Amino acid sequence: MTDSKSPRVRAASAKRERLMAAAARVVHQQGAERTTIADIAHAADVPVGNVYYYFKTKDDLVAAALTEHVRQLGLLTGQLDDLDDPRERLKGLVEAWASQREVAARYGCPTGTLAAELDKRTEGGLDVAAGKAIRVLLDWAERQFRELGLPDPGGLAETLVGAYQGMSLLANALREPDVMTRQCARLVGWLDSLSADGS
Amino acid sequence: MTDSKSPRVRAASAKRERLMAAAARVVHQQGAERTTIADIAHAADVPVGNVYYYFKTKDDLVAAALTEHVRQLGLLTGQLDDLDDPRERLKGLVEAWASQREVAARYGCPTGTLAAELDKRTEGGLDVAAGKAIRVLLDWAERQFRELGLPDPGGLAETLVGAYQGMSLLANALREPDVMTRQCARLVGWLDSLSADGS
DNA sequence: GTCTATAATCCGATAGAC
DNA sequence: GTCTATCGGATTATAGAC
Repeated sequence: MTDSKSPRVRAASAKRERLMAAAARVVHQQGAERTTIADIAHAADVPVGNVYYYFKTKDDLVAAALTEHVRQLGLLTGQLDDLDDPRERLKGLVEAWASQREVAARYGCPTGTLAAELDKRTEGGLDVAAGKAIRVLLDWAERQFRELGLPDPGGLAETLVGAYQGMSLLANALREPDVMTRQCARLVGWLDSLSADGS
Repeated sequence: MTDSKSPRVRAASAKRERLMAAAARVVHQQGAERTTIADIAHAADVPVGNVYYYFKTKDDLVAAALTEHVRQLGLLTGQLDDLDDPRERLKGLVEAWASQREVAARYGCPTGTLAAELDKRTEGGLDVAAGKAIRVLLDWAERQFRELGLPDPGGLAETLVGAYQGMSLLANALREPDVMTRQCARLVGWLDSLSADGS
């Protein structure tokens, strides 16, 4: 039923999606402020002036980049949801972080660095959008901890996600991927040590 | 011997120091990219064009902001060094973080947010300067853990500082100072639980 | 040393031809 | 729908008067 190649609809959408993907990639690498419309247009192989047909403002493009990152996070957690044990899901998440250590050391966590940047603004509402993006991960993690019957699942989720954001920032600032390896190993040990009677 | 008010030398330095302090404050609040020379000049009550007499480029001002934050961190750790027990020094650091929760929730960790922003650049060497700033804190913490005779003091320091960076980012993204309170309490508990025979 | 005026550049956004 | 040309505003940096 959903025609995936109707020329009129898909020609436009294809370009739009290319722009979204390029925005996510380039904004992650260069930061939102230092990225120009021209940078994104070039990366997406779209003429500069044409961008405004798909996105009214630069902020719309940044918001699209945020959405794209949330979407990719959804794909990951969706796969992890197939695992039976919540603890294995959480460990799978940590392993996924460890496997991305090179990217994290170079550019930081996509969502985290973007959130940090957007939180410097008050106008436009991009700052609250960044908060919502972070909360998606936080809520997913909290659900796993709750399913494990652990006390204060919300606090545990904050610790886990915070640890990830922190190690990504350190790895990035020091340009040392090994920080990710070491700290992810610690996190796995921590997850294994948690038992229902308190830690 | 060090004349603190020789007019020729100090008149210049006074303005320079005002610009440094203003740069540290405004850059923390607005971010480096969104802060203009005019913003800093206005905050320091210095005519805009005059800034260039003290700092050749904007990057020089950003570097000065970084130095200022490192200096203030040095003041804090210097006070903590007076405590006898290394564990108490570390707990004192965590308590200092908790006391700054409102600022952290609004603008993030001064050093961390700046490092995340500057790591997006390759030219100018500001990115490695940010790394060095982070390392100052890391090294101080590692010294305390080593003095406690704990295994892998470097890894423990990464965990501690990473936890701080992470909770600051979360508190900032969610605009919730309570994240700082909760996670700092967890950190204190963690510090108390560490014993020399492994954790 | 201090400050003003302005040059030079860059970038987001629009108008309008095709 | 697609693209070019360009406007207008903002910002870094400099030239030069005082």
